[in-house]
Order: sequence, then structure tokens, then C-alpha cells
Amino acid sequence: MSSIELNKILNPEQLLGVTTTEGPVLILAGAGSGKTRVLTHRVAYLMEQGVAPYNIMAITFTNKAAGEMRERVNNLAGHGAEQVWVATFHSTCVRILRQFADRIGYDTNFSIYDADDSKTLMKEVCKHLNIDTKKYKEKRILGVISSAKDEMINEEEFAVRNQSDFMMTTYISAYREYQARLRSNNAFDFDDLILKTVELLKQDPEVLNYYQNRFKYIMVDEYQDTNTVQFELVRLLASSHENLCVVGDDDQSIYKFRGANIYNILNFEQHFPNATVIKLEQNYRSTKKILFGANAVIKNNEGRKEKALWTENDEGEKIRFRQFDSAYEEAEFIAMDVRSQKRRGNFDFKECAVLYRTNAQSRILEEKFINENIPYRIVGGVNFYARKEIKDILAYLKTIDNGDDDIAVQRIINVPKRGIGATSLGKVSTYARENEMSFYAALLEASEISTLGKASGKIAPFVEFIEKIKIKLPEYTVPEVIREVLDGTGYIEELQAEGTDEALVRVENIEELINKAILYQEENESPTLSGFLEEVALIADIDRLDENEDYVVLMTLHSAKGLEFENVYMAGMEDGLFPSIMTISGDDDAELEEERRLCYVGITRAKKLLTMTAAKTRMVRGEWQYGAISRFVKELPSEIVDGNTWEGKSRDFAATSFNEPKKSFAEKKKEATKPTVASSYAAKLKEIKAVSAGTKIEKNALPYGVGDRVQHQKFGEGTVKNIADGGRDFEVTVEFDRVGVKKMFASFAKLQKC
DNA sequence: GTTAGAAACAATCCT
DNA sequence: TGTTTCTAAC
Repeated sequence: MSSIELNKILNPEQLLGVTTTEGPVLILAGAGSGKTRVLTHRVAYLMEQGVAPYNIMAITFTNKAAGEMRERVNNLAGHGAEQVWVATFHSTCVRILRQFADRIGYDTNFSIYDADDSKTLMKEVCKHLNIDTKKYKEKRILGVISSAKDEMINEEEFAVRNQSDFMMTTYISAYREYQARLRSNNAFDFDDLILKTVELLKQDPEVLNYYQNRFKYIMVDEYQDTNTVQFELVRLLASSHENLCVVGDDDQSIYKFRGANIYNILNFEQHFPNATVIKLEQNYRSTKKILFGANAVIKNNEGRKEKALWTENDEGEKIRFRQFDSAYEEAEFIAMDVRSQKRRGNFDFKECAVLYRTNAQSRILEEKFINENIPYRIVGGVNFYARKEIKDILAYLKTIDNGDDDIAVQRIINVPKRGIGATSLGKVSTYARENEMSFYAALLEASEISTLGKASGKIAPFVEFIEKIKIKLPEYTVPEVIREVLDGTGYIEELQAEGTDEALVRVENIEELINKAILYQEENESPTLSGFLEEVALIADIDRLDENEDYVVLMTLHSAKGLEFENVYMAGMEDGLFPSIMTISGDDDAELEEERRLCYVGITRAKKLLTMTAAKTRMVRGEWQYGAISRFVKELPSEIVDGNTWEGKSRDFAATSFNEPKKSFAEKKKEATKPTVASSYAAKLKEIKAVSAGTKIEKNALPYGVGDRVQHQKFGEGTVKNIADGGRDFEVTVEFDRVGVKKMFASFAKLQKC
């Protein structure tokens, strides 16, 4: 692709961003200005200029962004593009550490601890150090440690800096002990992945040299979100060639709370005095009215680089605003409006997104979406991989993979119940500490531990079970290891015996984990257990979104960054909720400005239609809360807003055009179906065997038939009247005891035989 | 050692 | 309101 051709598909600023390959470049890319397009074309352009793909690196924050970039680069650049290093910060560091962690005293098959594991470890630390957790909450201590790590302060440095402050002594010792235990468990927490990589590069010139030579051209996406230690990582890698291109938007900096340092972008030109600065100000995403609203809101912020986004797009519809008496009605309106938009052919479900400030708001929305039988997907809240059943299975895998990981071993030694309680565990722990060995190593010698008595007999079968799998590990695929664990523990059977809705959802989640493992096994050239564990450890909920399926997405405003939707709802636009109470009550303007940037991010997600809603009352933590209309709503110019109740009498939304006409129930149900393949545990096991045998996966059968009694999450029990094959899915007719006859697609209804 | 039920407590947003 | 931790009884 020559620059003449590029000329046609890129505007002059974008073109400059693509072709300015040498030296530091800062691209200030406004929302919807085509930054991904610039980055991907830049990679292709570099390759065309003769740069080896092997020497190009692109770093993002989420796997989703990395995946998209990878796909687009592959399409654009073709052969050799797969050698370009496209990865998130965290997976980049994991890859480096898997290679060289032994140089900083870890084993290369280390575990990665998520927030949950870290908390468990911190509890042990507090207990060991006799820290009063009423006074110093584990979470608080972890927060202090995490912030320190973001600022590149390790435990020694932390001690030095705070030695004169006796209020900090507890934190100092907790940090020390926590790190010591991570080390002996051969584990890194999330922050460590980056901090330890930076330490490795700093203390080992050979390794630094190796990567500096490899990464001759570096690109960083969402640069406004980088924290101090991430900046240092990038700086180290780029310091020999200085071909560093960063792309970001200071107006979309919304991660101060996790250490993002906005000065990384604001002071880029000071860090790199010879930097080229390029501004992308033409927006290709939103209508004029939406963009006008976004600009009007963000201009109330002071600490920002001046820019003026503009667009050639249509004028568009006004931004709708509606206030309701309760959050209940608000949610109902959104669900009905989505339904109505779909019915009128305006938007598919997948073109709609509901954004909110706090995860707690999702529950009531979810309820209404289920009632309306609208397919939806909630992003965030409890991360899929943080669910109990998933973590249990993963803990087994970690135990098999890294026996030094005490947290994993202790998590599952008594799951399912083996009659090994806290007292026995304490004895094993003591023995392990006295003999300076890992917990698992101590378990192997359980019969030698005199204090244990007959409890050692209960430990033996567990250890034998793990050892048996370990021996066979080389011949197993990852899904097979999971199957061994499930078979050997009876985990699924136990859940099925329980029979509650919740237990059955857990079974489904395990099925999804198996699916993930199958996919991993198929798509990787050299699949390993460590590799799989690493992949799932770094997966964020947002990464699981699939654009091919037709569902409405519900998520926080934070999760929405980087995404775009035709039709966007911003729910809960109330002072006290958004902006949140702590930013209003505190007198820190910077915090309010960050909330405003968040609002800006929300508005600019919308392409065609934007609707803001508020509730006068909502239930928060068990008590009713009254909220005035958000100040951000009032910052919108009234001429582009439809339904601005704050300026006069409230308007009845029922009288406006999006009130939907009556429709039959059957039609409604039909619209809310989700075309995926039904699944069952038995079918999943069949898949595992199929994959292991190298054969094709077949379409699954349903675990119930006509005449069977089934259970639905919302509608309760009923009898199956009919099952029709609808191509990719089955359409099931059920007569429910409480709510009558309903037709639904099997994969969406998630019916369980009872 | 396990379990159920009571009491305490919770403060956004996330890799 | 929803979740986690504590307590008491099996």
C-alpha cells in the first residue's frame, strides 16, 4: 500500500500519524476519530517500508482491543503480520517473565494471583503478624500496596520512604510479608507482573538489550490510562530506538483510581522533547447533535488540552432525557424502548447498550430485560473467572501446575468436603513453615507429621489424586485435565444433586470453562496447562463480548470505553450517583472532572441515538435514596435535548413517539430469542472426546424432551409441550404452572430438567 | 468438622 | 439490599 493509496482512505492528520514512523510521536485522538485505523495502518505501513514484523510491538489495555487490532493488522498486512507483537500490558509482561523470571528468583511456571487470591494471602499475612483487621482492613492494606506498586515503589523502597512515619509501620511490615509470601508461593499479583518486569529489565542489561533490539517500533494505545510503572516499562523498551508512538485522549482519562498518571500524556513532549504531536479532531462516529452535547459537557473541565471535535455526519436526533419516579420505572422504560426500537426496525439488540455508573444498577435492569424476554449480556460485576466454581476448578489446575502455590492448594484441599478442617490445615502449615517447604510438599509428607494423627489418612487420597494427574500430564490435553478433575472430584454431580437454580448456573459456568479450554487447545500451536491458566488469569469480562450474537449489552461507563453503539442509554443520571456522592462531597475538583470525563466517554459511545434517564428515588443498600437530576445533564444545551424536565414541567414520556403499540405475547417472545447452540454437560464431555480424537464437533442435543418437567429461572416449573428444530437452535414450547404457555429458544431460556 | 442461621457490615469505577 | 463473618448446635 503506497502513501498515495493511503491518501484516499485517511485524512491528512491520520496520514501523518501513519507515516511519521521515526522518533517519538504523540497522537491526540479525540473520541471516534479513527485511532485504531491509524494504528493498524501504521503497522502495515511499517512492514511495507521493510521493517520486520518481528520488530513491531503494539500494546493495549484489554484483550479485546488487542484481539481486534491483531485481526485488523492481519487483514491489512497479510503475510508475516502474525509476527507483530500485539498484546496487553499484562500479557506482555507475563510473556517476558515466563522467559526470564528465574533471573529475579522466581520459577518460570509461576501463578498469577487475582484480587481474590491476594485478599486470601493478605488475610494470612495479617493473622501471622497479629494485625488488627478491624483497624487495618485487608482491602485497605492491599490498596496501599497496589498504589505503591503503580508508582513503582517496591517493599524496600516503601519502607525507606515511610520509616519516619510510625502510622505506616503496619503497612510496611504487611507489604514485606505479603511480598515474601508471594515469592515463596511462586506467584505474582497483577501489579507485580508489571513492576517485576520493570525490575528485571533494570537489573539485567542482557535481558533489556534483548528486548530493546527486538522492539524497534513501539505503539501504545489508550496512553492516557498508563500509570507510572507502565510508563517506565515503555520508556525502558523504547529508550534505545525511541520510535515510540502513543495514542490517547486526555479527555477520556478515567482511571486515576487505579494509578493512571495523566501527566504521562500531558507531559509527553517534556519527556520526549523531539516529539511530533498530531491531533485527530474529525469524528466519524456520532451525529452532530451528540457531538455537540459531548463538547458542551467536556468544556466545563479545566485541566485539558484544548481541542474541538467536529463531524461531517448528519445532524441526527436530539438527545433524549427522561426522569422517572423510581429506578424500577426507569429500567422498565429502557427495556420497553429497546424492544420498541427493535420492533420498528430501527436497531438490533446488539446495536443497543445500557451504560451506568455502578455495577449495582445492573440488577434491576436485568430483571426487566428478563421480564421482557430481551436477550442481554452483563459485562463486569463478578468477573466470570472470579466465580467460585470456576476458581475452584482453576485452583485444581494451579495445584497440578505449580505445587508451590499454597493459596490454590489450600483452596481446594477440602473442596469437595474431605473432612480436612481448619485444625488439620493449621498443623500442616506449621510443619511446612518449620521445614521451609511449600504447603503441598508438607501434604506429601503428611504421614510424617506427628501432630496430625489419623487426619493424615484423609489427606492421602487427595495427594494421590493430584499426583496421578501430574504423572499423566504430558499426555493430556487441557480439556482432558479438567475432565479428570471433574470426574475425580464429583464436582458436577454434587452441584446437580443440589438441584437449585444457582447450582445449575454453576454447572453451566463450568461448561463454559470447558468450552474455553477446548477453544484454547484448538487454537494454540503448543497448548500447555500454564498457558491456559495464564490466558484465563488475564481475561477481563469485557473480552468475552461477541459481536456476532444479537444481545443488548449492559455495562459500566468504564467498561464502555473504546466501544461504540448505534443506540446508547445512560441510566442513573442523578447527582450522588453520577457524579458519585464522594466526588460531590469532597472538595477536590479533579475528582469531579474525572467524573465529567466519564460522562464524556459515555456520550461519545453513541452513534445515532442517545438517551439519558434518571430516577427520583432508588434503593441503595437497603434504603431509599432521592436523587436530583445530574449536573451533567444540565450541562447539555437545551436546544439539543428532548424532554428537559429540569427547566419546566415534566413531560409524560407516554405521550411521545416511542410509546409502542400493543403486540401479542408470542411475537414478543420470538423477537427476544438468542441464536446459539444449546449445551449440556454430557454433550460437552462428548466434545472433549471429539477434540481429543481430532474429529468435528456435532450439534448438541437438548437434555430434555417433550413431556418432561423443566425449570426456568424466572417462570418456574412447567411441562415441555413441543420442541421444534430452528436451525442453529431449538424452539421450545413450555406450559408453565404459574405463567402459562411460552415459546422460547432453548439456548436463551436455559431450561433445566427437573 | 460441618452447617445453618444470625449479625454485622458495606462506599464507584478495574487489569 | 446483598454479602461476608460469627456463633451455636448438630
